[in-house]
Amino acid sequence: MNNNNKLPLVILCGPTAVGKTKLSIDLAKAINGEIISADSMQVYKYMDIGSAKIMPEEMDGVKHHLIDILDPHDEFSVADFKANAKRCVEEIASRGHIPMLVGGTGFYVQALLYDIDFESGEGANNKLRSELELIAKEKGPEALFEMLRSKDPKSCEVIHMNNIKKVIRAIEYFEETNTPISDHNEEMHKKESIYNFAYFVLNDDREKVYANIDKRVDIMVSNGLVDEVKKLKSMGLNREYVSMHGLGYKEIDEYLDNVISLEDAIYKIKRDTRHFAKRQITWFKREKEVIWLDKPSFEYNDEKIIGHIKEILNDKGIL
RNA sequence: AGGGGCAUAGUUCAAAGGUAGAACAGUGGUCUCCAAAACCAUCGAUGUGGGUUCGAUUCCUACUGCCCCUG
Repeated sequence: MNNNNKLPLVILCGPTAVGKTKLSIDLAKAINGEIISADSMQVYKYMDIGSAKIMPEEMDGVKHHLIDILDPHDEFSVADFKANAKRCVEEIASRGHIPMLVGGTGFYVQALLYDIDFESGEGANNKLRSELELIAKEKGPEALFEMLRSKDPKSCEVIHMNNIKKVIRAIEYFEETNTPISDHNEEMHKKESIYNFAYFVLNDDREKVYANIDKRVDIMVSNGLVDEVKKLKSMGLNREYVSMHGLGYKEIDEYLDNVISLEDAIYKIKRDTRHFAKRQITWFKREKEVIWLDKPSFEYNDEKIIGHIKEILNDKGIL
């Protein structure tokens, strides 16, 4: 398949609080785009403040997808994301609009971009997972790692023993398919994108990103983050739910349960969000074919950034 | 001003007359079904000047800075 037969896809990523949302609206208007959110928290209804979700009045008429599609009691994963997002791209393109994938969850972007296969095996097996978690807890990570080694020694070469989640997933995968997950991963690494894409990553000086995060957390708190979490708790949600693992939610939840002070909760949210931003940047650095948009090189002028993006989209035949 | 205490990594704290440890922060990285998750690695310090000593960051001393008490 040559690029002209592939569906177009414009990707705009970047660390949290770098200014993706604002840029994405201007860009969407400039290129007749519709936005698919690549964000693991904004899929949930009622989680607005802590997830820094775009509000309808900020959308300025630009269509958004995969925001507010789930109740916070529901589970969501990269496999669900991929299936939904793939469908969105097709629908948007069929309307003659340009699909734009915007968000900070690099894993989700990768899954869609390279059409990663999550279908082999039966997917998540929650019973098995909790059994294995118990083993790790009671007998230690070594015991679990030895379990994996007895079935799939190959994957032991690439997974660290302490990374219990990965070890569990590898065991689960082997149980379901009888093949090492490392083979599957190698296979997926070779894939070429199914889209004619341009992958942009918006970035800024590290200190600026961190300062924005600190400021934004303070704003979230003064905008009522605590009340938002109170409401979620009154709906029966707690730290057991995936949705409540989001930054800002688990910490305020602990505050409301009198585990930590509000001051400590805010400190932790800021710190963990900085760590998150750092990991996001590490992720994007490793992705092939990303086009970096460093705000200082554009003198923090969004029009200049959009001009640059449009040039590249023209070159790639996306516009 | 007088008396006392303290001075170790960016921060909070250890230790010791002979290689100065940790936690957190910072930095780099891994990632293919919980990814706002999980995990790995790594940089970095004895306030300044004298003295005692084979050797001082440790003991003595002066200075500087901070804290407490008294006036």
